[in-house]
Amino acid sequence: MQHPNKLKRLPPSFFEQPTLELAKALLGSILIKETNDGTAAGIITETEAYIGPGDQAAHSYQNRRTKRTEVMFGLAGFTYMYTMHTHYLFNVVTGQADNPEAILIRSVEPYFNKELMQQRRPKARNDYQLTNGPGKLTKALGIDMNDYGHPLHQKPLWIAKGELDAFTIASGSRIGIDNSGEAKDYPWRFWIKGNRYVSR
DNA sequence: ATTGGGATTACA
DNA sequence: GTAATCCCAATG
Repeated sequence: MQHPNKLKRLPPSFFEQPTLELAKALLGSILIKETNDGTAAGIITETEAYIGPGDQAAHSYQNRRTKRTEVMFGLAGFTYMYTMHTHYLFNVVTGQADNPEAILIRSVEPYFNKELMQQRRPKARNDYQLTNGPGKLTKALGIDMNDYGHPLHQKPLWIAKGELDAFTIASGSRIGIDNSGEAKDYPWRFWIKGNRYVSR
């Protein structure tokens, strides 16, 4: 393990690959957030792709463009945040300008400063409960609505190249979208096979 | 397996 | 105002 500041940041060009490719490429990468309380980081272990106009499960379905979905129509590599009840969910915007696509980060494996994460999530009884869900990891890492629209190649919120050895990628249908017609069966959820820190 | 919580945004 | 939402944690 290294201090997050020493890890190699992923450049804007990294985010320009096709959304489904990027969803897989992000697995194993390291998500880092620096706050006044300290810096915390996690290895991305689970992602879900949401692909624009034709994806009934996406907020940008049929090019629905509102104040909330606005960043999705911009360039890749920016942060799309939205709230779900009391939780903040973190997404990476992908696709060209005017292609409203994004990747939801569903879980991470604690990498740096687990103590701070535990402090932010006092109810977690073990280290996988710290970050094995989309609302959990944002809380553990200290990501909130202030990060909406933030470019992911610079502080205080960025993604770095991972250091995992080769691993197998598993895929399946996405979660929490039962009301999304046939889109609910698209195998657009990806995770690191065998990793303990995935949701469900 | 089911349900209460109580944020935020969109649309009438 | 009211309905809807890419969830979480505590219950039976």
